[in-house]
Amino acid sequence: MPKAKYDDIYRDLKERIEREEYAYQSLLPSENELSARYACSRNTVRRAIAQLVTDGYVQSMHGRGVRTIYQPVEQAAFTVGGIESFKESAERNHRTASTEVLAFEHVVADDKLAARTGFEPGTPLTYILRLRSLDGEPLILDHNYFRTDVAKGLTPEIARRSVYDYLEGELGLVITTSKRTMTVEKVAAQDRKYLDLKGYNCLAVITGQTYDDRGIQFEWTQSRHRPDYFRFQDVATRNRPGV
Amino acid sequence: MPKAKYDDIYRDLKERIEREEYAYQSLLPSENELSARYACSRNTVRRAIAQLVTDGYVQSMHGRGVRTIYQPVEQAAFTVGGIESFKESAERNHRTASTEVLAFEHVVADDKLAARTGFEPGTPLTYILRLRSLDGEPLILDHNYFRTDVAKGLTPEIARRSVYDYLEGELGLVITTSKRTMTVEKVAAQDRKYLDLKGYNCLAVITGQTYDDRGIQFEWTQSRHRPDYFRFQDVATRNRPGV
DNA sequence: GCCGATTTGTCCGTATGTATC
DNA sequence: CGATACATACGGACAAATCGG
Repeated sequence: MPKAKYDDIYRDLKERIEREEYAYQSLLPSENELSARYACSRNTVRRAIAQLVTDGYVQSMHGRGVRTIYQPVEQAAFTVGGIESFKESAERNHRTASTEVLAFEHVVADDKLAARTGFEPGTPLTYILRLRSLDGEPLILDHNYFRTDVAKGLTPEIARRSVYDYLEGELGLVITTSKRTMTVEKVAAQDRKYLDLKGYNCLAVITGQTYDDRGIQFEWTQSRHRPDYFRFQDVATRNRPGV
Repeated sequence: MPKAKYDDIYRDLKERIEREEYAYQSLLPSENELSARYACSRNTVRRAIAQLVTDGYVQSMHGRGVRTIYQPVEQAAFTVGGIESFKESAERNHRTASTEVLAFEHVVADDKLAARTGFEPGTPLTYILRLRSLDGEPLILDHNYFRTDVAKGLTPEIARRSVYDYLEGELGLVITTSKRTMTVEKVAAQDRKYLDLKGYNCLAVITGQTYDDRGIQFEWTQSRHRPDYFRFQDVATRNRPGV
């Protein structure tokens, strides 16, 4: 596939910032200098920098330059970031993952389920309930509804390994957008049944819808995390063109 | 200030999508059509659309068009979104806010505090502890450290009203980037003292650093929310140029 | 305070590639 | 296959903010 030049530049700059070649609070080379260095137009450099801004790595200052605001973080817990599967998260957090499939059913969305999940009423769905463990400790209870016609051929065995690997690898599905809501909820009987709650009476809950590259919602998820192993990161920038 | 054309287009499209003039799952007019309609270049239209993509409003499909994936949400709880003050959040959520200042002190960052907050050791800081109530109910306990040399002239009275109004309005500070981490923590004695916890033994905690337009971190915050009035929203998109 | 050099911000027009229909 | 639509990239122009002399 066609490698994008702005993405190469983005990655290169990102890596240099992480290595602290460009230290916290220092300025990057100017856009003109970078466009000379990477042998590209200024627009292409600007695009790479824009990415770094949304990552919270740098900040542009009109007339002054681009300052790095990247500080390495120690992350003790299980950090949730972009779009990734449980398996990918576990690997990124250097933990050993295992999954037990507790339920695997085919259902059709009724009005109530449709309203909750965002699917159209009548949509055929595959429901999966899984218990996720890290380093042998059961920490996350995962509810999933997949559109059966998009996520074709799912089996309990695939659910145990990695649904995302299957969807992307076997079906060629391209996962693009994920809308998520973080809340904290009191534990339910089902949570208590599977998770060792260590005295907590609530859970960190991520509820989300996932879309493929055609803009079709193919998944609704609710992940219920034991609080002590949970961390969600975010960078917000205030857009003010005009003011 | 200079209004940006791409931002006008962005706002116009956004409003049309919210009004469902462009319905969920429908296609926007093509980029060429939009550039003709708004009398601008295709680049400018693309920039507006890129904004809508990061907002989770639309999704571009190579060779096909741009599909809206916006679904209106009912939000019962107190939703946290971009960068905004408690006062702004309260207004957006249509609730009446009040604030009680529980502590207001000047301190200097020692090594431990510096490591926790991201400030340099030795930085003079203003510490503020506030109890936030919505519709008369105490729901949030807010810890703030402000760089004293940036947030000059803070007083308890300003802390009671709105520090952000003061910083932006009086000092002309431009708040730009905010890095946040969401966790769930067990309640501490201090939380219990001020908040009516309704049986919850944990809190939703947002910890964050805020930077001004010069890339200077001027604030460290920890907001401790009673769980039932808390909701955090997020849209993630998977960037895959090249693949 | 002014002026010029530097740097980022906005916008345009064009060309080419690639995916879809 | 051609037409349409989005993706990437270039080069140029001018505006606006900053900084040094």
